Amino acid sequence: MYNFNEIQEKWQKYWDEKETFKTSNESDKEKYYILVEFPYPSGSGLHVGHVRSYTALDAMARMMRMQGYNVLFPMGWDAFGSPAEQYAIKNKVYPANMVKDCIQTFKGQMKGLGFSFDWSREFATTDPEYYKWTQWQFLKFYEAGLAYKDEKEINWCPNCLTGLSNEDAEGGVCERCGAKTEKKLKEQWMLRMSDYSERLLEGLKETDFMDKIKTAQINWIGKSEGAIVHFELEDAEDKLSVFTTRPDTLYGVTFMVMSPEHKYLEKYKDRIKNIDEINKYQEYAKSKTEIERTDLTKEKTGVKIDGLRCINPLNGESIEIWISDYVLANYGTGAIMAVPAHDERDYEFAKKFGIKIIPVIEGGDIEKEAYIGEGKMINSGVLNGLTDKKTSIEKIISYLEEKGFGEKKTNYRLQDWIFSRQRFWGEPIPMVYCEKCGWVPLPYEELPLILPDVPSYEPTENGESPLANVHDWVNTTCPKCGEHARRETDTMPNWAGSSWYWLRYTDPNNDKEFASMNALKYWGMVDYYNGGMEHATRHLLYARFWHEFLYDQGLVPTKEPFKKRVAHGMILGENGEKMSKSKGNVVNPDDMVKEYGSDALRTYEMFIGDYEKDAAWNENGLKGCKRFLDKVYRLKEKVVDGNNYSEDLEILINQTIKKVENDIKTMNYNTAVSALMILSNKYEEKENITKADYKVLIHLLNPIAPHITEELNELIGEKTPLCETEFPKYDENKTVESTVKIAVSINGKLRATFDANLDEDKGMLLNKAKELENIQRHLEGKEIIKEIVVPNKIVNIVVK
RNA sequence: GCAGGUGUGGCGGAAUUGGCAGACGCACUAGACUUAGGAUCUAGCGGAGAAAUCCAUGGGGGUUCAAGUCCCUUCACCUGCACCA
Repeated sequence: MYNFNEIQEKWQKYWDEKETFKTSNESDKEKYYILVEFPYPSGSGLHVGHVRSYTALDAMARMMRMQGYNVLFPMGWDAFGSPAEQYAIKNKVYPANMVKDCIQTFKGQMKGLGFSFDWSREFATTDPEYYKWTQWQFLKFYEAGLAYKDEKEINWCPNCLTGLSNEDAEGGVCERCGAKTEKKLKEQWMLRMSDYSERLLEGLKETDFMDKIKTAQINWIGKSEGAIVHFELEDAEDKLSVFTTRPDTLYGVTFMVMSPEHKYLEKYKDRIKNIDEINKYQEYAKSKTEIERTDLTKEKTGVKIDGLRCINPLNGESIEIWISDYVLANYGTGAIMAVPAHDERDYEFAKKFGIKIIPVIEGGDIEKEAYIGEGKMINSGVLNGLTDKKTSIEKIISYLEEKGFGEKKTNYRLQDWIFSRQRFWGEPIPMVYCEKCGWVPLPYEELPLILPDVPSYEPTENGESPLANVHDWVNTTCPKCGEHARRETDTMPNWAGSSWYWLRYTDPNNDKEFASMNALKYWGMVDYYNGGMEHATRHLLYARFWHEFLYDQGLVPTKEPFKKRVAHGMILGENGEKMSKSKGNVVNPDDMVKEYGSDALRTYEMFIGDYEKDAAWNENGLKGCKRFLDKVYRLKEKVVDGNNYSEDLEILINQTIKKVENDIKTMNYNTAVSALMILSNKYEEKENITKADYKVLIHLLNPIAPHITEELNELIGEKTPLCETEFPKYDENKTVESTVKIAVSINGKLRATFDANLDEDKGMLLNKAKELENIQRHLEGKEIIKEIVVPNKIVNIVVK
């Protein structure tokens, strides 16, 4: 019937040669910026999952272009990172070569699928012309005091021999290889992301992200309000400060707990009589992995510190101090006040070690469990008698502040971003260390600091980047004093390059700035940003942080980078499981294109189900979509001349235009395809259709199946390709039928239907309903109690 | 434990937001055309029933003339966070 390969090639060539999708930064049209996460160009090629999200946004981009928007729909490559490096280690090849090959493959596949990217704006994060600006921006962070080097206990992957950020070591497991992570003390570059906690939270209000993405970010930032309380140490200068969200229970404190890493343990080691026991516990805590330590089912452990006590500022009582690993070093102050009567964890600890429990809120039974509800305050000095938690908290905080015992405090779970990786394949951090001057930033003129090739890509055993072995490169002179200095050998994390790439697309060839302010202002916020759910608390948070920083520096015009963020569901294997080589359920898009054509694959992936939900692959479904396209092709035989819609199709056509346009904008692609199927089914019932009828069908289908529809458009004698033609418009008045079907029910049960004119009055509808045979039968011998008439919809008669 | 989400035929999924549940597609069944069918066409397709009709949107309860949709309750599964003080 037709050769889809020829059709694809023909139109792909046409778009390439005509530069159909090249976008200008100067236009009278309204701008629209559609962005889909750029892929990591791995060796395995494009995944059918990529095809889903790319087609979805491609359809949106194609439609909006035809509707007169100036659409920016770019593509590039996030090419630094582990897979290329792993491959390089194994095969002893320069990762850049491998990356180049992979990009070629990906790009070929994308073109083969007919995505309308503006290829003139393509770049890779590994291009020196690009990472020059990543380094440049790092220096801006440094200048602003937001990049600092700190010896930190970091998440360490013993397999990859590298440090990981908290986001990359979620659940105590290495994101890359799945190994259990350890804690390791190491000097690391850090970015002060925690300074932006509140802003990142507030900024969400300016966005239109999906709720689950917002919630994930809100949880991750983890804001909690409470107070810092200072407990004086007995016979010592220092105070033991704790963060608590329940300062109202301060009178119920019966012990304190420090994390095993608390600095006072070292500072006061000479005073602590059982220091050996304490050290032993510290060792024990360290030996545990994150998973073991946070295992909620395990029993509480801990050691009482002998020789160090503190004083409750409210009542002057002497309080014992313990150490336990249920208190985390990196949250709050690394120490807590324990109120066993009203906190489950403290209760468990107190029960195990026989510590006294003082209730300060009435309710519950402290013999059985900690009472966490509200109630009347008791044993609580100034708070006695209060029953409202909020009032109690406010009152005690102002009391603490007045006396200098503490202050109101908001805490965030979000930590600073660990920005160093002990890896080769990443952006070099443009810093040098001079014995005399300390850490010195590279002057901006010296950027890019090119990543040199190395003899071996393996990280060293002591956890240094392979760059440390490139002596020519490492040894340099200090930009400040000219003396001998050494370059930083750690590289940036994979997330660096993707933290600003959407800005570069606006002005990709600029060698004076990362993007001109004019270009940034013209394109503004990304209107529609699509990506995976797995990035909700990583890439998306890093990117927002980075962008907000640039905004503070006056380098970008908007506070937030993305207006709307959507996430696509995964394409699962035919067995409903995640596609993986080991499960043997991977579907290669190339094979599908070869067998059914790009348009069929695109159509199927749009039709597969709710865009946001996971969906299992089913090749029969793909066949069905191929059949649909074949049907559309065959309908060409029914076309007769005519510049107007057939009279009996007019309403349906207008309805379909409305539905398809709306569905593509709101990402309800499955129902858009379904509407087009309904329309073509209708066409098929007819002897003939007009050219106008046919053209509207192929035009509406064009964003989803661009090749075959362009071809058909040409075959019916049209000179201008669809992509250069205005998208069909609908007439609202013609989306409603002049007659409607009215349902008639008795006691809410459907008994009959009849046709009525649109907007017929209630009395008429009721009369007509009552005349129906089946209705009369049901009314016989019954008493009518109530009659409800909803115009254009339903008549319901209630009888007894 | 906390937060978010989902639950509708054999399957993927619709349902204009309270108004005819199951659109559209797949699979399946029967038939037509055919040398052939992974093509095409016709008919059927939630369950029970000859039919009238009854039952049916995870379970139970409620509001309403009317509930997949709203409220309460319960169960199951998925995702994220999790000894965060």
